[in-house]
Amino acid sequence: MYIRLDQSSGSPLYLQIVDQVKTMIAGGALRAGDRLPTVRELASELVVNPNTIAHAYQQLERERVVETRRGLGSFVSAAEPVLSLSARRDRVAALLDRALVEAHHVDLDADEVRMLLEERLLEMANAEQSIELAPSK
Amino acid sequence: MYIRLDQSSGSPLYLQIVDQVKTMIAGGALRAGDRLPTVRELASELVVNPNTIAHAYQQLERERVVETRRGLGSFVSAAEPVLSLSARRDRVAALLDRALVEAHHVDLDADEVRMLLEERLLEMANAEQSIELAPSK
Amino acid sequence: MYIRLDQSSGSPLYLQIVDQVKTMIAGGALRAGDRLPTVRELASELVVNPNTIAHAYQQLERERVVETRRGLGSFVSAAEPVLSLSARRDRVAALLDRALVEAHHVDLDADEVRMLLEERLLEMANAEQSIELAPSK
Amino acid sequence: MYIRLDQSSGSPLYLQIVDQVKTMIAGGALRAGDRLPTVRELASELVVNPNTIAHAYQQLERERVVETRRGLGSFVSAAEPVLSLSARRDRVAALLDRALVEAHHVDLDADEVRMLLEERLLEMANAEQSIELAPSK
DNA sequence: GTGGTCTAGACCACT
DNA sequence: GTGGTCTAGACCACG
Repeated sequence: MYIRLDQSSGSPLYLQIVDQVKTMIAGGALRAGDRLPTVRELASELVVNPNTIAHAYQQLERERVVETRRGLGSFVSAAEPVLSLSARRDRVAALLDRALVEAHHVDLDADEVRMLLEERLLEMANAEQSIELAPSK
Repeated sequence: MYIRLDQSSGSPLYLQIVDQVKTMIAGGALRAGDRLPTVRELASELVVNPNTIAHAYQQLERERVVETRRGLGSFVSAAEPVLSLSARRDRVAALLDRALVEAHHVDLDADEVRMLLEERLLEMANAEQSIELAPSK
Repeated sequence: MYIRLDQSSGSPLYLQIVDQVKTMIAGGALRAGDRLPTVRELASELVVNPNTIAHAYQQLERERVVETRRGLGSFVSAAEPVLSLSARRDRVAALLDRALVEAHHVDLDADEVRMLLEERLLEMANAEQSIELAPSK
Repeated sequence: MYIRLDQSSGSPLYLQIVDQVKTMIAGGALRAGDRLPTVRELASELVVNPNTIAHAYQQLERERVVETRRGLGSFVSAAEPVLSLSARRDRVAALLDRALVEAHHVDLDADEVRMLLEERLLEMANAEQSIELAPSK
């Protein structure tokens, strides 16, 4: 599970988690029956208080997105149909737009944004690899 | 000014306002020198407390996006950015990261993100231009 | 923390707090990583509304002078400045101008101001050093 | 009269004027019987609403620092004894300290502050000259 | 009438 | 218990 939290975004951490889990399900990265990390695992991975993770999981359960089975963990419920390609593109485009608005305000031009994108793609590829190489729990 | 607040989104109201004003400026809907609605006007329009609007405007002022003149109101600023280049890059990179995490979650690869970026860059350039060409009222 | 407010000075209370915290840091009385008093503590100590303290702390946070960690408190930051060199010079130049206007008003010439500057530079360097040499408690 | 206003200092404009007039009297730049500029003159010189100047003059009159004679203008009352040299130095030193605190926070070293001081001294000397060369009213 | 500051007090997110 | 957000409403500085 690649969840990334932005501590300075102003939006609540637990909602960032809820949204990203939902997105992974909608995008097909998580499927019905898949097990989520335990509260403690995710808390130590994200360097966040376990209560915050628990809060997020409770919210997901309340919305019937996941089911918690005592002693076993939390599992993705029967999932909605995966989003269409254009719907998935729209979600990414909306976030790109926010980055472009900010770029406009800090006076970075298109080329600089392209360079930043390549830089971040590289960085994320590396991060992903190091996670995959780490012992899976 | 068409600002829409989502009272149930969890994201602070004042930040929603800040983001939407920035978006309108980046898209050309607001231009340097334009006057924003008064705090009290916008507060009654959006049905929120005037302090909430004031908070948003002060945030915009601190980011040099608007300038407020006491007794006159708030105006879109023409000032160049005061942040260092690296700080400006960091802000945009953080938002690109959010988009990339979303792309990963909905299973879009690097090339698809690059194409989306080009598409959004074009769209934004067009939006700005079409407003510039429109008859000013 | 010894902060003194002048309720009748006309200068906003929250700015008086901001200035005094900055002075304590520049003088070495507060060091990177030190925790500031909690909002509620300082509010009751200074007999002002907690919102006023919160406003001051948020201002300090925006200037990267302190970092606040939710649920933990506010800490003196070790971050380097994010403003561009020219913006940083402008801030200091504006304050030097105020000193020079004052010097003009009380009929001190350029050489006397230069001498005073050297004196204050020495004083500040000593203040910082003597605290560093003092036994930490 | 060299009065300088800082629009972004947070402290009220009318108080900045009051303080600077008082300082000029304490420093000997203004003497008992000297006439102050008219409200309109000063307002246009400082690019400020005349009400603001009037407010400042009323405050000075309330404190018996100046006397207004109908149709003639405002005049400095019998002045207090001029400040001692050390008292005048202290006032300038206090303002230099504020500049040095800010310099510390934006990471400018002593040499950079010295250079800025020379730059501002030059600038002010030029400004002064151009005022003297302008037709006195 | 414009925005800014301050108080008072509620509720929320996080540790 | 920590800080953050929001409401409500008073008073001030400025044009």
